[in-house]
Amino acid sequence: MENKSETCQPTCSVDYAFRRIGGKYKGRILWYLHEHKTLRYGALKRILCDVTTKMLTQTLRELETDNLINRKVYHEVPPKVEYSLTETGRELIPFIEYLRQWGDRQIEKENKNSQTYQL
Amino acid sequence: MENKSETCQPTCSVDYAFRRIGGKYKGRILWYLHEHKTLRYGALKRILCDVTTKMLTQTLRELETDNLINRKVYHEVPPKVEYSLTETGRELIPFIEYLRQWGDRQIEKENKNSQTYQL
DNA sequence: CTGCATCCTAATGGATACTG
DNA sequence: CAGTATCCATTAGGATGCAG
Repeated sequence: MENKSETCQPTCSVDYAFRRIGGKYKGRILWYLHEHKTLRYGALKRILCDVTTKMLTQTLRELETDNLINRKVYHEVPPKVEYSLTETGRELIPFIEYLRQWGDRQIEKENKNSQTYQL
Repeated sequence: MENKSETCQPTCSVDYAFRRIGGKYKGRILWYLHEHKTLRYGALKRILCDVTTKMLTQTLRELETDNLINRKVYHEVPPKVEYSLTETGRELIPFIEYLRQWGDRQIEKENKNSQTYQL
């Protein structure tokens, strides 16, 4: 009884997953790539709007290394690079969608409350 | 066409949600509280095993402020404090469960690959 | 257009000692 | 037992300039 292994759990798949989609922009990037199917570097930068080139590049590289997004380079002048979700990346979409809806509800709640207090 | 609003999206519910469950321990804490229904401070510390009292307390306070967990104090000696999920916190469980399974699959994949290479 | 390099600040997290 | 308080290390993130 009461024996649901209350012991140290160093390797945890929850932790593993959160490390892969944590950070300031990863969730949004995955979501926008899902909405638009494919996005160029500059387009992503415009949508995220508060991101620097350094952070965007760094984040995209991490997502690529973790095999969540594809990077397709067109060897043209000027250069053109398109990003899209991999199959593994697409597997995360249902959960991000779920999370997005939850976030929406919370934001609505907060707005209602502040309106109440303002009366 | 191609007009899925490729414009700046400053307030994003995906971003909102990630800020609430981001951080090194929040996901795991919510998950363990779901598994055990209720956990005392010391029990949480043992399960997380690599957390300091400072981080644990700080994280629990944030989750409490965001109304994701309950904190119940028993005024005894020695003191006893129990943590549990709120209704809002429970709403996050299906999605953490999804993420956990996804993480499991990825970890398995990685193991298979490294075994292949070791042959 | 799509970055990379450098330098810097802010935020996060950790070690340790102490307390009601 | 369940924390606080203090100080320190690490990392995440940002500003700016330059380049293929």
